[in-house]
Amino acid sequence: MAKKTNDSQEPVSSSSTNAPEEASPRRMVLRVRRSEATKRLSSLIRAEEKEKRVVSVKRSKTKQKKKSAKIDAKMPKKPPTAFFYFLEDFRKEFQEQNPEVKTMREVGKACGEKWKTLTYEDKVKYYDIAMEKRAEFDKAMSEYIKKKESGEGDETEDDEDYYI
DNA sequence: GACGTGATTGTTCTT
DNA sequence: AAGAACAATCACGTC
Repeated sequence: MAKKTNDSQEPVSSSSTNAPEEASPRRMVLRVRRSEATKRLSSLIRAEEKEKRVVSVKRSKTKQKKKSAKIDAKMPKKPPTAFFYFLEDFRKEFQEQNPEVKTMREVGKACGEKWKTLTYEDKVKYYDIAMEKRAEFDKAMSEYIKKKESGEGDETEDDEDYYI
């Protein structure tokens, strides 16, 4: 809060006039290295998801209906974004300050507004978390596809040797 | 009793 | 390049 003269905190865009040093983290935020295999696999996954959506053409107003899960319960779902992590934190605080408001809609609105007021430094923290999660998600997706291609019909849910 | 709805932004995929 | 879709959460409405 030392410098408040400059209120233009735009994580995106912005002219080169700003110090490039600050732009460094910004770039890394969305810099996720994805393997070609992962991308190709994504197509397959998407195709399956699409098929499911067709069955439930309910995304008119609400897109979050059945989604995926029936096809493969092990399929890695999209990890929450930075905003969601912030929302999780914000929700707790918001409920404490506004115990009357319990609906997520109200919280969502407030959170959205607050999110915009946050500075990049504050956001980058959540971005970092989201980035890591995405990296893990990509890895999980790779293995998921690999296993799927390897032996899809062979579902041995009995012996689940997961080593964390 | 159980499911869907609605609201928020971010990231990825699709065309 | 731009749009569409989905990610989590939780009280409320509907059947």
